[in-house]
Amino acid sequence: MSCPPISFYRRPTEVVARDLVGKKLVRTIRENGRIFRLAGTIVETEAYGYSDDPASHACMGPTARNRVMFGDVGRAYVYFTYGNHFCVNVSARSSTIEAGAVLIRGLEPVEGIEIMKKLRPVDDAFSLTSGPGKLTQALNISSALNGVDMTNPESELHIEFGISKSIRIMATPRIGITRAVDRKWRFVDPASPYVSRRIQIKAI
DNA sequence: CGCTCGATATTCT
DNA sequence: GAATATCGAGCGA
Repeated sequence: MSCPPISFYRRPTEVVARDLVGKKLVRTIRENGRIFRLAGTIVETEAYGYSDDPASHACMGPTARNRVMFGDVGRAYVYFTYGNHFCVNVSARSSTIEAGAVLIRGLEPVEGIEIMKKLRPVDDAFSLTSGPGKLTQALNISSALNGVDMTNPESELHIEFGISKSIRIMATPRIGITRAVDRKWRFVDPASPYVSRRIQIKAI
């Protein structure tokens, strides 16, 4: 399976966020000469912009943490938050904007599910990858992967075209933020149970 | 089920 | 020093 090319990510961030729903996030782990594939279909994303978006890490300009949002598109922006969790984004923006990224908030597990369960032992199957901090744990994603090329199938973390099926995609306000809360830059597959905080969908 | 609250480290003021 | 693109335990209904 091939990867969406760089040009896919060189479009308005919210358009990329919408189109990433249904694609596949793939984590390959090389260990003792063997290769494990952990993968899931993306079911929930959020777009984060530049200076016009007060909720974005990039709104005050480049810093050591957010520099990937200002660099080449199609790269992994991984950051640590709340003292406990990693979150993974893909840098994406049109050529007229200086920064932007898409947060991946939910996955439907497809490959390597038994390994995911070892990396993240939970009783409830839906709690495996239904949240930005959960899926990074299940796929063993940390800041070591910050900046990797997500358009390269050789990368330890990349994005592939998903199964070609038409799915309904719904736009809602972003969650877990305190600023620009009215902007509908969260995109979900409402049919998937692997969406974080499902109650937020019904409220729209 | 749904809500409140505390943990915990990095980042920025 | 304050805030944070979160999670899970604990509680009440």
